[in-house]
Amino acid sequence: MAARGIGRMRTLTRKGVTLKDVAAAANVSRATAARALNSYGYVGDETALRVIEAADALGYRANRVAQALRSGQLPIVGYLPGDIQNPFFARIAHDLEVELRKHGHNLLIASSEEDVEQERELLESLRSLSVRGFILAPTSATDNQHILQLAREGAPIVLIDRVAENARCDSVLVDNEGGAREVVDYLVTNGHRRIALLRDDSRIFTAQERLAGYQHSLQAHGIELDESLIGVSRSTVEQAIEATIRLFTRRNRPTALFTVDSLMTQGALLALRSMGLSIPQDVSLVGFDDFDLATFTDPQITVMAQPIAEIGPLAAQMLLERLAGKKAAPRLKRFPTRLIVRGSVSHPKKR
Amino acid sequence: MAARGIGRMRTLTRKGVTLKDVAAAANVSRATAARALNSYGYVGDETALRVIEAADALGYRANRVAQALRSGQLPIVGYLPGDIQNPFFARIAHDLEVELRKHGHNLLIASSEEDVEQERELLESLRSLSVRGFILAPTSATDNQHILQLAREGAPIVLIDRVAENARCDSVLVDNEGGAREVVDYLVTNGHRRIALLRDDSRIFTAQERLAGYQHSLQAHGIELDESLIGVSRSTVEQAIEATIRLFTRRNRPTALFTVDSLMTQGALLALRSMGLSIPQDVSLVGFDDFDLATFTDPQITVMAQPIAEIGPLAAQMLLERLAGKKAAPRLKRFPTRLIVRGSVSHPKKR
DNA sequence: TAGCCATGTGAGATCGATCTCATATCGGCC
DNA sequence: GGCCGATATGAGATCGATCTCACATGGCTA
Repeated sequence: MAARGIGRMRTLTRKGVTLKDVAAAANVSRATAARALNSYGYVGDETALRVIEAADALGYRANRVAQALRSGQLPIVGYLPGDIQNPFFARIAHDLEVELRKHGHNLLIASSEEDVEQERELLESLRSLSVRGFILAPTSATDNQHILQLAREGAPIVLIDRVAENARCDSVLVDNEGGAREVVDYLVTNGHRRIALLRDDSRIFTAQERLAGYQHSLQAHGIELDESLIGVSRSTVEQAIEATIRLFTRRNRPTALFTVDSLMTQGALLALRSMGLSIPQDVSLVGFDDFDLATFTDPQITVMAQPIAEIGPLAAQMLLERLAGKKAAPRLKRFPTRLIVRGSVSHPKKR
Repeated sequence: MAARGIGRMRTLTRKGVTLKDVAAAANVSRATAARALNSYGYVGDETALRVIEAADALGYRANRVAQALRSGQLPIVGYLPGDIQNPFFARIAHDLEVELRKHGHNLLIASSEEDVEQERELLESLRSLSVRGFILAPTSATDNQHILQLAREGAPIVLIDRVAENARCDSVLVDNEGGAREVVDYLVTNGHRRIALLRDDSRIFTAQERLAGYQHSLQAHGIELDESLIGVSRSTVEQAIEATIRLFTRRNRPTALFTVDSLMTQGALLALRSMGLSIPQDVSLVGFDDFDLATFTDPQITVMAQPIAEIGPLAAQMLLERLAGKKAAPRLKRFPTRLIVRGSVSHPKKR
């Protein structure tokens, strides 16, 4: 009966053994209990032991919200990728989470879905949550007052995959321009001159850089830029299919296609097949960003690979250093990319 | 000079316009300011206006940590998938996030990586963060005292993809046993009798159910169970490759393979190709869980598809109802699966 | 023995928002 | 004219952990 009564009490009081309870159980003040549990200041050995035992017995766990109110910060880092469904960002999410957890932080993931307005709101929302820092792939290269503002207020921010103009933040990028240039160089070397580009919203930093690489390469080879060969699409398989079809339903169609991310590459694959165009006989294809199934398709897809395994861990480390109070000037790390030649490029047919 | 001084002050004071500042600016007490901003109780029209204007002018945003301390809860929902890199869980993460944001909640994603101990720690960690609820894919079907305990304390929990024994929680599942049975039925109908199964850790609920479906189908067709035809692997492409190779390097190898999730299906594809076995001539293949590239491969892969677009939204809705105070008995929703016949199954060759 | 430091402990303030309760003012009604 | 209720506002308590400060001891030195 007694046991049942206690059980019910537990249930009713719901959650929350507080420091006060522990202090009462150990017959000391809250201050002393706190000292014993967090080992600072003076506490008698015997007292400390009593407190710790009481805490154990009651199953005490500090309320992190209360701690956060006092310290001004939750042990949470916010991650704002462009789209968590993109394997690139999902992989980074995983790596960040592993790294941050080692240091007692949780990762709060909120996808901006490539919408500046949503990015702004999410950032605002996380700010009012007093998260400790941000790891962010800015949706826009230019429209980012909100990010500059946050940085100005001293919030620890690490930008990944993309930079924001004028932002004084640590950044982790890849060499988009160089990678794109190398892709187009490679296609030109293989005899292509009508090379289509399928890219995402021009607001996005990587899209700009990859476009620049495309343009520079063409220019270097004396090939005139044909705007009609540049397709724009959102970064989803579905939208990429439509955009690809638009690019290839025209007279004098391109002999090669360069897609700027893995979801688009997949969309292009599907679209080309549905149009009865075979790779690489009818169209050569190179994608930016490698993906698991690139070696499953027939032919296997040639890609410009990013060192994805290094981005998350480095970003996490940079952020942790900032959280630890590092004051140095912002650091920008730009990883090289690597062309992986498989079977999706050949010389164009003579027509 | 004056302006510069103010700028510097802003920088130094760092963050935080508080309610107190707003109240002071509007020349009212904190209580009145709170009433005006949250519109409750009596406030004079003119006063309210003054407060709101002051708040706007100062850029006031309520500190959610302070609110949480008082209310006991942060507007955060915790999501603990088995692995955020698995497209299945990534897709659900996306759907949950969209749905929850509509209701003012953020989603905190913490992957358990199929480790019970890690799941326990993460749950504990989120609990001390006072998150409002949990959406969880339990790592183990049986070892889940921590989940039962949490549920007993009245924490809102929705289980997805998997159930935890004895847990009185809302759950959203698919018909794993029926789906698996149907897959094997289909293979048997196509003349297969030596059907291999590649599944993940037997601790996992879906693995158990899918195994049961496999066994029941064989039994129904009078085929004796051969344990050596059952391979176990973690749910990653790499591990699945190895496990597949193990299954197929033996005399009298299986004529068909059933893989229990999309990453394993991809691993099996790679492994079979590397062994020079062609699909479906040498081996028929069916996977549980559809994936984008299943139609890109040659041949396209026959799969048992899950209604993935419905799982996240329903789970979010169930959780929101609980957060709103719904008291009804736990609800279990089990979606049917659907066989999508493509080209990876044929009759086995006579040998 | 007076004085001082090292040690140990508790009362109360603090973080920011919210809520309860007390108080103040006004109009209207008997 | 005085009283009641509706309206309006503020003082202070609360959530839980932590920190500052003040206050006790006790032992030791001068």
